[in-house]
Parts: sequence; C-alpha cells; structure tokens
Amino acid sequence: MADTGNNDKVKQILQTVMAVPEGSVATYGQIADLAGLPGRARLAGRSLRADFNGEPVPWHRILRADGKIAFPPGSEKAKEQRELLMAEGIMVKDNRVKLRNCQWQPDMATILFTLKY
DNA sequence: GATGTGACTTTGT
DNA sequence: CACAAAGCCACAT
Repeated sequence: MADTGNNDKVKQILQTVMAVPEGSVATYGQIADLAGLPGRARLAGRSLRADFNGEPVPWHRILRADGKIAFPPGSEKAKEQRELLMAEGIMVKDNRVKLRNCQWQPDMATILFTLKY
C-alpha cells in the first residue's frame, strides 16, 4: 500500500502550521513556502480542511495573503476563527487581521527545522 | 478524461 | 476597492 506521495506533503504542511506560535498568524502561501512547497497555497488550504487526527493544529492562525479570514464573513467558521484569534490577543477587524502587526516571522532555526523533514 | 470548484497568490486593469 | 487572467493542483462530476 504505497502512499499517494501527497500524504507526505499534507503532513509537511500541518507540521509547519503547528510551528506557528500563539499570538501570531501566517498566510497559506507562507506556510506552503516554509513547508518547501512554493506555489502550493491551495494545498495548504486543503490540508487544513482535512482531519487532524487529534493533532493540535492551530488552523485559525492561517489567513489569506491580504490578512482576511478565508471564510465567508458571518459564517460560523469565520466567527469561530475570529474568536480563537481574539482569544490569543489578535485584533480582527471586519474579518481581517493586520498582517503588518501579527504576521509570524520564523527564526532561522525554525526555518531549517520546517524546511528539512 | 475533460470540466468545474476551491480554507490561494500575484500581477495587472 | 473590484475584477480578470494566469499559475497552481487535488477532488468531485
């Protein structure tokens, strides 16, 4: 039962997301890049939609490139994400976060850590 | 297997 | 700010 080969990439994405510290956020593209999968922002989104199997994946810290929550404003998911973000002290204005202030900037050690594997 | 969709991004109108 | 186009690719029809 050889795996599809894609499963590894998904795990890679999730592992990278788990490296995002509380109080910070990242974009789908940023996660994909750090995971060694440039141009795969969509895969990042799909990976987060999947089942985490109990892993503590902070999916709520992942936003679109413009800082907006990737769910329709007013939707339950959007509300949930906003609550989780605010619970970490992140300001959310109209379904949007100020990346300039909250975007995660991984240190070299973390970059090497996530990029490897 | 072609087509459409989507938790995306970037560049250009 | 909104929209279009192109790039990306897994998945559903």
